Amino acid sequence: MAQSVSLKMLATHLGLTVSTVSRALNGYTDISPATRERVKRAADELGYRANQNARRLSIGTPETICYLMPRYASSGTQPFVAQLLQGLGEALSKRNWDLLVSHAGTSKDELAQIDRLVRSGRIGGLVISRPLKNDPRIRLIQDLKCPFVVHGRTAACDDYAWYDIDSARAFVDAVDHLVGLGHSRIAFVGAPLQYQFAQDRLNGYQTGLKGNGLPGDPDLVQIAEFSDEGGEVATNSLLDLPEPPTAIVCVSDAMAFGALAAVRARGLMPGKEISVIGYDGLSFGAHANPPLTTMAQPQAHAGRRLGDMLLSIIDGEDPKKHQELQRAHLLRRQSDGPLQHVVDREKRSIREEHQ
Amino acid sequence: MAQSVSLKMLATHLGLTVSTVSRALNGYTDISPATRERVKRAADELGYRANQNARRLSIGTPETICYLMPRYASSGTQPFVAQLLQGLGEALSKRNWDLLVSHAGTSKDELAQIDRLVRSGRIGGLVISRPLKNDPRIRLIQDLKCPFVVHGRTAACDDYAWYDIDSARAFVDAVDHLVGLGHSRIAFVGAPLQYQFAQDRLNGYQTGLKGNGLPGDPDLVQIAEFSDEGGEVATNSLLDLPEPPTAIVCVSDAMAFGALAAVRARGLMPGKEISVIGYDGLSFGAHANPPLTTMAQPQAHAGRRLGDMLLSIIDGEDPKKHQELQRAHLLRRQSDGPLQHVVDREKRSIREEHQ
DNA sequence: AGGCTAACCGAAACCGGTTTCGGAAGGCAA
DNA sequence: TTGCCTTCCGAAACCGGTTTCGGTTAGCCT
Repeated sequence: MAQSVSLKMLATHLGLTVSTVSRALNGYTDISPATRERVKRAADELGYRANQNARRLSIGTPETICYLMPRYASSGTQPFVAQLLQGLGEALSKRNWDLLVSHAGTSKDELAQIDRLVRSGRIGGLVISRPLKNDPRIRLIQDLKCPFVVHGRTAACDDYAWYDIDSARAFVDAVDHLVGLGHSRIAFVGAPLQYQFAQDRLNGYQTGLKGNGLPGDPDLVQIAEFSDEGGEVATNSLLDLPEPPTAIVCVSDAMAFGALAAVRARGLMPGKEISVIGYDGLSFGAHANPPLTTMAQPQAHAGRRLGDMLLSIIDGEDPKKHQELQRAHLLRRQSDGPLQHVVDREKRSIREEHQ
Repeated sequence: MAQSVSLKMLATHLGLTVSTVSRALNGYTDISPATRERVKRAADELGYRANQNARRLSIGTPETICYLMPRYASSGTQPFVAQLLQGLGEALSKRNWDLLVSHAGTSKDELAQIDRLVRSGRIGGLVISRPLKNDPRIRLIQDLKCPFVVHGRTAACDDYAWYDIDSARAFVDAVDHLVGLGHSRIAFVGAPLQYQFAQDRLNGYQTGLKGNGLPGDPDLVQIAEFSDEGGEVATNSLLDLPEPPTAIVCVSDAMAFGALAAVRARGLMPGKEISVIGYDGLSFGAHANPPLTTMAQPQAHAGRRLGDMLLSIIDGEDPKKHQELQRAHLLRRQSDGPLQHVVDREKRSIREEHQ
């Protein structure tokens, strides 16, 4: 790789010293306008670009932030990552900062990796996604005094910056919506509660029930692996109940897809006999069977905001001032519908018997 | 952010000079084993990590590669990105290299950005995805003499390294499969041919036809925007034909989802009246209506291989030696099926009339 | 004892920028 | 002409590492 032209080469080419050229390019006022112009033109012509390693070493900031890729047992795609990175990149590019991504194998690895990452001076800030309830990474990063923002929240989230969707409220809304459709036996398909988002959404489900004067039946909340398969097994447990639910809210779209499959496998039609609502708003849900009703949210916006927040904090602002709660909105497709009354059900079984 | 302990601090702490400490940590042989141990232990205790900006400036390599995020008109999610990044990260972490991601707005921006990126010495290599037929980025990167690998290929791909799926062959396989099911009127739903992958797949479709002695009807290839909506409009054009196809191969899973929707909208059942085959192998396709038959491929493997290849090239190996063609395999779900003969079709319309 | 070698470590240059400090040149007033 | 103040630029320190080179000490041989 041909080493590009250095400051020294540019200086000798111009018959000036490096210090003069450097100041000319960086807009110092003690350089005559004539010289400044001459230097800038020469830099353009020779295609000079300051070596960033040298520059950053000198100015003392890495001008780089790092996104820690989430890792799950199920290696399923994380559809939101690409959009989040896109948004982060947009925010950073305004100031010419770089975006590093890092992923780790085990949880222990991850802590060691974070330690190495910030101690080695490579990065000026971190963003992490989907924290656990009591995420050891956050303590570590705080101890390291490295600026960071969290995409999501932990149980105790008072003393750091975060951007989150109010998923508790979203699940209240989802339950309200279903109650409005006449449902009263509403189930919850969830992910392991070590993830704070899983706990939040369960809480929302429960307060939604309470708000509508509905009893909380423990049989109606099923926790399973965070994947479409998990959604399927959880839903099967629900359908095996003596008195199965008439509506199901799922902690994610992926799990909802599994729920749809389980419902269909019993010869029932989601949106008719049973309502299913997801959470994420994946565009792909429009192609599910039937198209999935879901609580949607803007992922690219999340990336941009997280980037802006992190830069502000690095500039010295108080992290506590940067805590943003966004709302999800109901994206109604076809997997939800009014409660079928018992008469309807009986009609259906009679019809089926006659076939 | 508390500046971590520097080499100098470590040295004074030990009563040695920085050069000694540095060599002790880097495994030079002219340091006594006793000193080496003493230094390493102190480094551990104090949590010393070499400043990477300084280190890389000194050793002259950025130890970082960059992935250029693909951008499309349709801002639809790129489900493969997360997995690809995962694989790239795995390959790089073996040597403690960093992974930068960069995205650009317009095409012109992207060229300028690449130029800045490599000239500024931030990166030691590049990987780009889904090149155009005649991709200006490749010429630029070659001119800059920056090591790179391409995920995909251009029209002329002899003189650089790439990793690609043999999508031409995959489409031959898909056509063969459909012919084996009795189909002869097979259509192609494609993306704009400026993308080389779109051209490759069209070629594969056509040679597949030829190999089975089938005529190539220009009406049966429909090019549309690279998205699910595009797939829908293309398929609608096909179904409006006086003699519509009985099978459709699609350039991507996303477009195939649109095709499924268009077919269902006419009251036809994909997999029965019309076969639809996608390309990508998205895990999500299992939840489409009906589950999408597709040509699948391993994305995480692609990332690992691309990373390994790039590192080899940076080490000085000949890029031409690193050209890898992988095969896709048919992942059969339920959107394909045997040709329904005319009698069947007539039966169906008679049945419909009687309802 | 003198000399030679090997083992071990310190001094200093270097990577390529940024930034402080001071000095030379020129303009103006006294 | 001297003195002072700007204006403009060069010299050099510095960021935090790596690496070359050379020097000191100890050990061994003759």
